[in-house]
Amino acid sequence: MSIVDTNLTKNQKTVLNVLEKSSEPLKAYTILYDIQKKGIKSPLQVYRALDKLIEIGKVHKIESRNSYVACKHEGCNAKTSTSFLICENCDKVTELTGNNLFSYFSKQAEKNNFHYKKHSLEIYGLCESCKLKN
Amino acid sequence: MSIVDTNLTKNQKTVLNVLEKSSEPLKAYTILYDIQKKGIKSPLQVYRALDKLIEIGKVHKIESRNSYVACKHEGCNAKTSTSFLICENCDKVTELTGNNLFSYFSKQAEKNNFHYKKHSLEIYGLCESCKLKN
DNA sequence: TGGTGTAATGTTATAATATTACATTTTGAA
DNA sequence: TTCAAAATGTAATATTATAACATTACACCA
Repeated sequence: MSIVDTNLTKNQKTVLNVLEKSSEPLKAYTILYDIQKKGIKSPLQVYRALDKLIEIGKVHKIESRNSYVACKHEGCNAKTSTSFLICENCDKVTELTGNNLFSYFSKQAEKNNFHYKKHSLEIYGLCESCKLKN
Repeated sequence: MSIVDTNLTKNQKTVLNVLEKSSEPLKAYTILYDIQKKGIKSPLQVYRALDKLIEIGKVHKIESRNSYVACKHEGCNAKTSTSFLICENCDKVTELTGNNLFSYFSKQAEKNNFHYKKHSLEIYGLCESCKLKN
């Protein structure tokens, strides 16, 4: 866990820990079942921890799947915007980072007289290993 | 309504009609309440109609809001992929079209050895009129 | 060191969104 | 006309998320 995590509360740490250990995105209720032994009993406790973790950028939500992933990037700046590659075959998720998506989207928006603030991009297809298999 | 609509069934037409008349995206249960007088009684009837309408490209889902919009583009090719500009102030939604997003995303994906198939892009910010007001 | 305000917590209930299961009807092409 | 596929109707239930409200933890600083 990173230095920043020392600021997290017990529930937040517990939820983040489950997500960091998972190889795939998890749903809120899956997280809940995983940590009931640790004293977290209600959905709200999970959602509140998720809200905070998302706010500080440690966790991102995958909108089209109602799932959550821990961010692997130290000091991820994707506090609000997210960009994912999602494998339709194995559900593996990769975050697109350090890209120029922001400026590209700003331009696209500007063409429509729209002021860009943030975005959610979810690309579906096949990851490398599933591409080879199929 | 377009020629294609003549292929639609009663429920599908009813749901599409509500969406086409709306100036903003609607939620499934909002649609349900709007059309109960027309004999549609259960959520499932709405969801089934939506599924079909989405499949043929007449309706798109806005993932981050669990909302649905009728597509204004005759013969919209966005049967699977969608790109929206969503105003955070007034909730107005504009669909990005005829753009080169497909090729751009394909390239971004390729850099990660990922085979692009489709995407969902939701850009948040301020529409033209809200930009002026604020 | 004790008060104070903010954030976090705990708990119950319920709202909002979406699907399963199964019986029946309509439709359209062979 | 018959048969299969698609659509429908209905009830029940699953899944995802929030409201409401009382309580507790903790950093800050007077």
